[in-house]
Amino acid sequence: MAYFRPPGPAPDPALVRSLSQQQLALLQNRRTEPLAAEPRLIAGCDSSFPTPETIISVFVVLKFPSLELVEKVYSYGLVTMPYVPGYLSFREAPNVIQAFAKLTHRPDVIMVDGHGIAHPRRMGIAAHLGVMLDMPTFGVAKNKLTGTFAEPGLTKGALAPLTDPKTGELIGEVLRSKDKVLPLFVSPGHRCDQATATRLTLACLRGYKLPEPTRLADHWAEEFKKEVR
DNA sequence: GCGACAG
DNA sequence: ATCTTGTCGC
Repeated sequence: MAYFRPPGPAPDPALVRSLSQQQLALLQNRRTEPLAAEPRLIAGCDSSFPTPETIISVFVVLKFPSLELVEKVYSYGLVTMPYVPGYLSFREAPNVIQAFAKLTHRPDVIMVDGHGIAHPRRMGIAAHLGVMLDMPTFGVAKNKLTGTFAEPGLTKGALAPLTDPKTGELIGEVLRSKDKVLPLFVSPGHRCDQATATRLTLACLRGYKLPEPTRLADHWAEEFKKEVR
């Protein structure tokens, strides 16, 4: 049990201020709205790090609602930023966008491994990517970054609101994706609303804790990692 | 000052 | 995220 976290190198305050401003700028272009139409293709994306200095980002595209895998691509590159809570997108997004450019199929919506607006400045990586790509996105995270919530029921499908205690605003939903497993955190990114994000996540569950798009992206990230090593 | 802290 | 074996619970 980790009762505390070993102190890491303190991120440069000036850099963090700059990144915050960039998030505020992106926020100006973010929108919450229903999808224009029921998706026919849904994508999943995830990144992993073969070594501390390299990153591999994967995109998978599945038919919806059959969830049949139709495409998988990846981009391999160099890490340019350290991981700083709240600024994850600046570390992963550049390479994720390179991977997205390799897709031959254009997904209708993207499920991102991370938070959407369930973020201190409402600019989690799902929202960040959505604005940058101008694509509908939503986030599905395994852990909380910010907000408060009551433990959802213990059975699959149970939901609980994730709220910003400071404003009372709903920033996401805590979803029990499988009986008695830690819940997931679902929130809209860009051009998507909460109801859609949660509905699509539920529609992508196939007996595992993780919905298929992220589960497969996770799986292929491991496979591709062997190729680049 | 004391916790919290996506991947 | 990544490093790693055995082990608990359904």
